[in-house]
Order: sequence, then structure tokens, then C-alpha cells
Amino acid sequence: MTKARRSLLHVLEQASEPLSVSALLQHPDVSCNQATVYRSLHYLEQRGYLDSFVLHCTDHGTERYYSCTKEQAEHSHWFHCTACHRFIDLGACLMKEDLKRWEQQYGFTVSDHTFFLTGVCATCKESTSSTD
Amino acid sequence: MTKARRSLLHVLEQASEPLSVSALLQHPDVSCNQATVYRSLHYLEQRGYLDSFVLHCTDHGTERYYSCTKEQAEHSHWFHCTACHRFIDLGACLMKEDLKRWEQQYGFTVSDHTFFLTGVCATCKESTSSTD
DNA sequence: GCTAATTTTGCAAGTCATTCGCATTCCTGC
DNA sequence: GCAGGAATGCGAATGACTTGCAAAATTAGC
Repeated sequence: MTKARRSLLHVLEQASEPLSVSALLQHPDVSCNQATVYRSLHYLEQRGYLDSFVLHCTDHGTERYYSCTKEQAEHSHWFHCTACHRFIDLGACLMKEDLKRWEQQYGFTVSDHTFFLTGVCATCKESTSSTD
Repeated sequence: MTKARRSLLHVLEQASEPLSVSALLQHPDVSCNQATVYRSLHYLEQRGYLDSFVLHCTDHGTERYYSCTKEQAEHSHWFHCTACHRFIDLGACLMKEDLKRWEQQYGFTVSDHTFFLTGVCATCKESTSSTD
């Protein structure tokens, strides 16, 4: 594990939400080149240390977001607030059964699934209604 | 409804699966400029005629895929085969209840959700196992 | 510890989807 | 037929991401 990879993994372990490459590049503990960030993230994801998904948001455009996989290779799904751009963890994925059902029904094998919500979080709803 | 928008809507109505901008540009019935395609798709999506999602696939990169919304504003979810790149319709979205539950639990308001599966379809699994 | 081989990194240029500015064309109402 | 606003085409720009290549770092062998 090289210095660049270790620093990225560490930052993502400490993070409470998925981070984009641009967020990682701005982080003080990440001091490597952007090409290295991309390469390291690929490396770490392939090794099962990280999870990622592509999210499009009007303000930030289309970006890939990375988060650490928890111990048991469990992954979370997320709600993304389009106002404050924070993520809310919806908890571990509960789709195992549904995926199995679909696999049986259609005969395909699911290697990956993407699921997330977007909208406005409770805090932003309040501040919008009071300041507008 | 202009000629460009009508042709795009028509092609997507006839399509059995979501189409990317590059697929639409290659379609014989779509004869307008790519900037017009992007602008028209935005227009049609905003008016509720279309649904879209961003999917990343190793072979085709990251692209936005568009499909027509059915009559009752029902939308489908899809399985994407990473071998033949076809989509399989998983049927109408059944997540209304789940979304409501999450909204109550976390206090946010969901304006959109993204869900799709990727993997290898039955046909591609067969042809792979027999020709490898 | 020292050198050769392998891997990783930085830099700069390239790719690809998507967007934007602007001039031209189309459409609608008069 | 004509004026005015909307839509389109064209080409350049943007931004996320990738790649080639040489330098730096890590590893292996002695």
C-alpha cells in the first residue's frame, strides 16, 4: 500500500459520506496528482476497499462518488440533498432478496446495482421556507 | 412541438429500451445537430415526456439514457447487460411505499430516485459458456 | 548496502460527453 | 409580407476522466 493510496483510503474512512474526486483533491491530507487519485481509486475499488456510484446533480454536474466498504462488504445506499449537497446514509442495502427474485425471473446474473435518492433534506426544507 | 423534438420523441416511443444521445444521433430518423438533441431532450424531460438516468459501462463510458414515460407517469427500472449492452425492462417502479417510509423516517422530500442493475443476461451467459 | 527490475507517480496532452455563444433560420401573430 | 421571439446549427469551450512517457519510489536479489 503506497502513500497515495493509504491517504485516500484514510480520508474516505473518516468521511461520513461519499466523496467525489474533486472533494478528495481539495482535502488537505490528499497531496497527490489527480491522475494518481483516479488510478488509486480504481485500484482500491477493484480490491474491494471502496464502493462508488455516478451521480448527476445540477450544481456539481456528473461525478463519481466513493465511499469505504464496511467490514462485511456491506454497502449503503444514500439520499443526496440537491440544496446543501450532503448525503444521508439510508443504511445497509436490503435488496439481496429482490435481486435474487429478478435473477430467477429473467435468467440474468446481477453483478452490480445502483440505487440512490435525490431531493431536499429536512434542514434545507426549513431554511428555504423561512427565508424565501 | 418542433420537428426535432417530435422526431426524438417518436424514436424513443418506438424504442424498446433507453437510448443514449450517441444512439439517437445515429438513428436515421434523427437528423438534427447534436446540440439540438441535447437541448430537445432537456426540454422533453422537463415537460415530463421523458425519463433519464446516467449509466456507466466499461465499453461505452458514462452516458445518459433516455426513455419515454408511460401514460400514468409511471417509470420503469432496467437491467443492463454489460456484454450485449441491451436493457431488460424490470417493469413499473414499485418503490413508492419505500420512498414514503424513508421520507417519514428522515424528514427529507424525495424528488427523484435512480435504480438499475448491471450484469450479464441469460443469452450472453450461454454464449460465453459455450464459446469460451 | 547497492543495483536491477517492477510498480507507482507527476506532468502534460488527449478523449469524450455535454454545454454555450452567436449568427442564422423557423414559426407565430399581426 | 414582416417583426419578434424561439429553435437550430456550427464551432469552440468546459469538465470529468484517461493515457503516454519519463522520473521517482518500492521491491527483489545479491
